[in-house]
Amino acid sequence: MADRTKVVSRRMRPAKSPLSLEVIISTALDVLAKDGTAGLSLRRVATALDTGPASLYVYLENLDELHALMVDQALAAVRLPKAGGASRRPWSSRLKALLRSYFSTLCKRPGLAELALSTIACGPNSIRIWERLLDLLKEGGVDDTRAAWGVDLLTLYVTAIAAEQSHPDAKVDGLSRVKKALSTVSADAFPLVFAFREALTSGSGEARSDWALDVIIGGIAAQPRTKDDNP
Amino acid sequence: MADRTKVVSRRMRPAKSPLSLEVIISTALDVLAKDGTAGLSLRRVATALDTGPASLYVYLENLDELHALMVDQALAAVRLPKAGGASRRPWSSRLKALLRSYFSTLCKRPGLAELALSTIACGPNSIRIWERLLDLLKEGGVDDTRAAWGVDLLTLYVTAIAAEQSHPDAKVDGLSRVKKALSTVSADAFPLVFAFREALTSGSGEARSDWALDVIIGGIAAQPRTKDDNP
DNA sequence: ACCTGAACACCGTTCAAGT
DNA sequence: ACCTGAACACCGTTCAAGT
Repeated sequence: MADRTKVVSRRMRPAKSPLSLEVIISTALDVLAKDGTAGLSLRRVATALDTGPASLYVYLENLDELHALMVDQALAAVRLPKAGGASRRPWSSRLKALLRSYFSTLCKRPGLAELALSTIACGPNSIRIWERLLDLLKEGGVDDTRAAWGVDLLTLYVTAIAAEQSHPDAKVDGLSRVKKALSTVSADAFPLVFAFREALTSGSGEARSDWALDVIIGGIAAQPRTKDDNP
Repeated sequence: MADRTKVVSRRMRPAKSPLSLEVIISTALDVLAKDGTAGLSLRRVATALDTGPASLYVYLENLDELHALMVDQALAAVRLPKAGGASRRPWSSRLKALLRSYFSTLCKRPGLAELALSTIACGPNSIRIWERLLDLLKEGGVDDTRAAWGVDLLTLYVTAIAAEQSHPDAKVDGLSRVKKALSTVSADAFPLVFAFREALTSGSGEARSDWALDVIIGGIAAQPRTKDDNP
């Protein structure tokens, strides 16, 4: 018979790391990677940490805060291009490179983009990215208000398209709901949608996102200057 | 004493309307209006209809489908401008008018924009809107692939900004989380974010959305034609 | 201070049974 | 065919109690 008086608490065992905000966040990201958005819950994270759900409330206010922290943690992987005039590449191509990295970071972990869309990320990593975006837009001669709004427009759009891309979308019979709906459109009622039914769902996320970035960046750059024109 | 043998089932009472997809959707929209996104659940909708949650599954596959139906129902209110060359207004201003109506429709009911962002709306009302958007973009000389992608870009962006605008955002002490985060940014570490901290959250949703539509529409229109250039 | 079990007030969905 | 109560397997959050 095993000596049951010698059994020690699981908490004491060497492999058991102590709780901290860091391990909670990285465990949550693991849970997200394994179980997807639908499977991500405080209780699952707690279970993965071998504790009860109440323990996490020492470190977190609520689930929303965990979501925001997860997104910010993930955004640490976004690569920032050289700032200032140090580079020979034009500002717009460095801007695109940054946003492409932003996009692929959100796409790397399934469910992350959805998360980013539902919370407002404003942690240190977000702010680091905003700083560089402002820098690049200013280098492009964009005036202050437009630059600020441009940061919002660009990050919002990249996040939204990443989320759309990685959406589970309740695949029915292997077809997405959109394709299903498009396949039943009548040519009489909606001739253009019918004619464009292929184009509406064509193209990879990357190609579409790249095109959209060109559109938005081009559009921002073409905006008339409000202040610093000739007097 | 009341004669309890005379009591009839509640179902029999005249005021009780029979279940149908229509009443379920409109009741769900009522629940959304009253209780917000967080309070919207199948069970609440069922309770509002004076029935059990299981009853709804006769009409719905799942909650996601209800969300999609709610969004499509709400999009019926989007006003479409005149098609073709019938109008004297330029195509871009009619396009903007449509998207402004789209934006304000999503903003009218709190929580609706959030819903629209989390489901892929592709019901009859969405398709009706796509048709007109394609029409307007073609009138603007936008080539086919760009027009199709443009529909996606424009609707996605309008939805995203409406959702951002109407986000509850866990107001802390009356300040939004973003403003809170911005107020603690150090001028040394992030000089531009610090300098732009007002501009980053300034402007009404309408003003920002209007500007963004100008940027996007201008950007799409400025795109080089791929096919119908000189040979 | 940190951690926890148990409880509270909810969820979406299924299923067997009723009409 | 339409509707339902009850159950199943979950949720986020709180709280009193432990260390």
